Amino acid sequence: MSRASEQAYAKIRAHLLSGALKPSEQLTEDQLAQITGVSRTPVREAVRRLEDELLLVRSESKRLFVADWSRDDIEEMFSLRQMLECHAAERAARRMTRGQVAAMEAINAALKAAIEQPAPDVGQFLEANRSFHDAIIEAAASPRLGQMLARLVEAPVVLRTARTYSLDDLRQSARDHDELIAAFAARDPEWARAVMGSHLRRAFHTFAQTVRTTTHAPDADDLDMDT
Amino acid sequence: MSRASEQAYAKIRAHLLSGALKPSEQLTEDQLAQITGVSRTPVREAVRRLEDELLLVRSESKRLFVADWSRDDIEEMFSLRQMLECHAAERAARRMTRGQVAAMEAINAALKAAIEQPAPDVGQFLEANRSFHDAIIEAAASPRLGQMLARLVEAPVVLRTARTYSLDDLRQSARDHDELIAAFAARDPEWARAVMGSHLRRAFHTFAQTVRTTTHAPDADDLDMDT
DNA sequence: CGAATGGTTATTGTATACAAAACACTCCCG
DNA sequence: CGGGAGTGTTTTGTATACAATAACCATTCG
Repeated sequence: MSRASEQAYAKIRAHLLSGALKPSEQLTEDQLAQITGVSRTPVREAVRRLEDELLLVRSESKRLFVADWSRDDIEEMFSLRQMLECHAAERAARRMTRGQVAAMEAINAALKAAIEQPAPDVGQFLEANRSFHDAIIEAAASPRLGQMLARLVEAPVVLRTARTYSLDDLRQSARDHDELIAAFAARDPEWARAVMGSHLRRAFHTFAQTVRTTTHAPDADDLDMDT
Repeated sequence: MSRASEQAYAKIRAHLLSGALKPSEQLTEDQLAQITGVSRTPVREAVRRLEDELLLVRSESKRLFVADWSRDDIEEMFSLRQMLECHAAERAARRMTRGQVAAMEAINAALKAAIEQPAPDVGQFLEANRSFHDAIIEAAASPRLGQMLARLVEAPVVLRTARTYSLDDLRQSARDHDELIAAFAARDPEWARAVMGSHLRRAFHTFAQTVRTTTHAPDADDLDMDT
């Protein structure tokens, strides 16, 4: 997207995630224009996207509010993501080329390297993790599916703050990825689906556990909800 | 949405479906503004929506084109819709109230009434059918799921033109709905999912068959791809 | 005391003018 | 004859002014 509207999107999003804008608070486009430093036109575009992601909502009469998410919303999102990404894994297993499998092996090697250090590099881990999942979606070759998942993965970043990853979590994740790669190499859709299912479902429970203890949290960026 | 942008959306969409704008043809916002009779601002908004629905696409450098859909695209859409709507049926079965079940019975009664006439009223049938599926999504109480399905159901209207519904198709559809209602009343998620699965899968094959014979077709509106 | 009504303000929606970027073309130079 | 820099043109992106609509508030009448 174009510079200004992209920038507006990023800034508004950051403000939302940082907690500076609280759930159910009313916003105006002017206000957001000031915050982001661009005019209302690109702000409106950014707002559309955020509405689509359900981070912002409008009242019956077009007034703009910060969405507040219930526990049900979160659970729903995880369950949708699981459904979609299992489907993606299945499709990917049918279509993945040897080259793509090799690429995924490389990505997972990088992911392991990020873990197995004196001090595991979580940022690097998350980046590799994201690449891994993106590669699956890519291989699934389903534009709509990709679009839906992108939205689902973008959104939940909201609560993912104070999340701490145990070394065991990270290692288990890497093992899951290994098994997924094996399933892809074997071209076994059922296997791939099953592994992806447990991979994500475990992530959900880990997530639910950490959320139960931490109420809200300020600031942080670009983590992801599956370890 | 606001009057002008909604109107722009509808008109552009109609033009696309009517075949006046051919796949891969380039469009400009000005051109669309002229066609729709509003300024570029609301046109841009409409275009965003149509891009989201993948009826329009942009080149690497933001130029606008009419999307052309491959057979794979169509199949993918059906398979996504099936996955999502089965999930919706399952959720709905867990949550549906007696009142909602009663409402669905009423809708399906109207649907049957539209069929069982000297000359079946297809328009009325489709309207009832749509209400029926909407009621399920409503009962599933999952905003994101609803959003995704809405997009999926809106989009495929593209090819659904010259589709003719046999009386048997329509009756089978009504029977499926009866069974779905039974599953809901029994609060049996697995049952609901299974019925929905076969309901939509059959629709896919019926659809594929009619498409195989008809190449392209002009004009028509607001049908739906499941009978 | 409460509910309807009018005017005032706040907020969103649309049009338009201008800026930036991409494209197509020409013309020059090798 | 071909490649590429430069220039004019088309197309998209942004800002801003204005229009329409909805919320707010006070005032009045039942």
